[in-house]
Amino acid sequence: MPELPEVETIRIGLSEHIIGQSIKHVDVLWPKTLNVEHVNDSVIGHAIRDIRRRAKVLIIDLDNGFSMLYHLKMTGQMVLVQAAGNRLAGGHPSPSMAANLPDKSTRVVFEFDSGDQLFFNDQRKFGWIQVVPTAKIDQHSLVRRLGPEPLTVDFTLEGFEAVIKRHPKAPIKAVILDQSTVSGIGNIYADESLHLSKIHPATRSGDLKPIQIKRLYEAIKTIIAAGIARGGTSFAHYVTALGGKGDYLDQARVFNQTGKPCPACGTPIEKIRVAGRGTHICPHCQKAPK
DNA sequence: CACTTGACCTGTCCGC
DNA sequence: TGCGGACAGGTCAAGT
Repeated sequence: MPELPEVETIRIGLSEHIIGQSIKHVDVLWPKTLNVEHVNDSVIGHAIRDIRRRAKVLIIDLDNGFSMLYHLKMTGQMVLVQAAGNRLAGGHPSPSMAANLPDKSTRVVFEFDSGDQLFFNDQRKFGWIQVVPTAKIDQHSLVRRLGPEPLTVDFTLEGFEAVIKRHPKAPIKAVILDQSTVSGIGNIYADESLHLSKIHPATRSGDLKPIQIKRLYEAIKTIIAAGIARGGTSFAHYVTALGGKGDYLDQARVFNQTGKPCPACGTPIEKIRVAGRGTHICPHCQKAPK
């Protein structure tokens, strides 16, 4: 499930190859993923001017004042196949990177003048692509609700404390998964951040001491930066935009490490349920709230 | 209003 | 082997 570091990795990988390319044709294989009318009106025949990211949303700016917003949700992938047939960029879960595309998970195919093809694959069909005027991205229903990103200056300790005070009864994990608190964190990085700061995910936000809030604030920044530095995770549906697996999960602290020793104390990691989500904790380092 | 649960989907895994 | 059901988890709508 791509979170901020994964989307950032995809952004960097795609930028190297498709900025400047002109879109010749678009095949929409699953209409709920992308509105075909918008494609015909605003996408066909236009070149890619820039590729940006806001939290988990990938933004592809075109040369006509329109942009495409991509949300990969849990199983979305973007795979670039070069005209020569060499898959240089993208992401595909198949053990063999030579698997032919499109496959049954392919929802949209973008074809460039060069012959390069960009496949939007999404097994569970939750992901979407929307075409909006570039100047109105900030007004988009999802984008407008996004809080500060972990690594930008507008994510302040004071602001984080204020949000936490506003949700005293909610488990802290639910608060940091809320994209209006801090944007770009998903289930993996939430568990990792809480473990690094030694806070039990079910702790009610109002019960956190100031020192714990500060530790969590710092841990979020550390964990997200580490994720980006390592090129995202290698979780089930994710492969980096350069075709290799990200390797963050190879050294994940707790996520998907059930039964394995806690990196801090050796106690076996447990899997529990918090805020309706599978949640991984060290029962020794992260004491359950009373 | 604060907070929780279900829906959206498909594929995989587990127990019987 | 087949089958039902739980589970995976981002976001929004609906429920408590």
